[in-house]
Amino acid sequence: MPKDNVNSFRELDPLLHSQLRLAVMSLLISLEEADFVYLREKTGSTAGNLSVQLDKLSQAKYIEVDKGYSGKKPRTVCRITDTGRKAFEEYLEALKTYIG
Amino acid sequence: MPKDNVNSFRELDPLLHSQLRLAVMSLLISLEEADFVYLREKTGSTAGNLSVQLDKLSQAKYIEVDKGYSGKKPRTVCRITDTGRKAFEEYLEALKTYIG
DNA sequence: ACAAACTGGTTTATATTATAAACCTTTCAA
DNA sequence: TTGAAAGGTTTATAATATAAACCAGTTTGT
Repeated sequence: MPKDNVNSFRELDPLLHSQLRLAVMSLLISLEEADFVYLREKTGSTAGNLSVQLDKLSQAKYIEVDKGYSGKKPRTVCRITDTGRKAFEEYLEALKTYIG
Repeated sequence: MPKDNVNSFRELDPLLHSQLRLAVMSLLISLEEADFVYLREKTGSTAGNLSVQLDKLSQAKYIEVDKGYSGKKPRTVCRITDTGRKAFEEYLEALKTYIG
C-alpha cells in the first residue's frame, strides 16, 4: 500500500516560534544593533519578559548581548549573529510549508 | 518627547500560533474536509496530541468535527468554518508584521 | 470460540513555556 | 536624605504542548 500521506510540514524552531522572540529577531535582522529599552518599546513587552527571552536567544547564540554603560546608565546592546540569521531564514522557509 | 518607539507587531492568535494547530488549519483551508487519520498522517503527530488540538480548534469554532462511522470503523471528519478561515487569514496578516 | 493484536481515538500526567509580579541597584531631583 | 525613576534580573504562576496510558470495538489467527 503506497503511503503518500507523509508529513509535509517542516519543524518550526521552537526558539523562534515565540511571539516575543520572533519580534526581537525581526527587529535585529534589519537593525543589526538595538538596545534593551528600544526592544522593549518596539515589542511592547515587559522588561522581565524581554530579559528572559533575550537570555534564551543569547544562550542559543542567536544574538550577542553586550552590557555596558551609556554615561552612567546601564545599557544592554543586542545584535544578531550569523547563527541567528541563519536560524531565522530557516524558520521562514519552514513557515512556508504551513502558509504556502 | 515624540514617542515613535511604538509596538509595530500585531498579536499572533495563540490558538493558531502552535505548530500542530497551524498545520491542521493549513490542511483544512485547502481541503475543506479531512478525517482524523489523514490529519494524523499528514501532520506526523501522535493521535493524543492531535485529539487535544482538534478539541481546542473545535471549541473556538475554528473547525467543525463530525464523529461518525465508515462501515464499522469510527471516523472523525473535520472541516474549517468561516470563523476559522477568517482567523487564519488574520493570523497571516499579523505574521507579516514579523516577517516582512 | 478465544486470545492477541490492531484501529481509532480520548483522557490524564508531565515537562516546557510564556508571562507577570516582585525585586534589586544605581542615579537623579527636591 | 529620601523618594522616585531607570534599567534590568529573579522568581513564581499560569498556560501549553506533548507523550503515555488507556478504552471500546474489530479483525486475525488457531
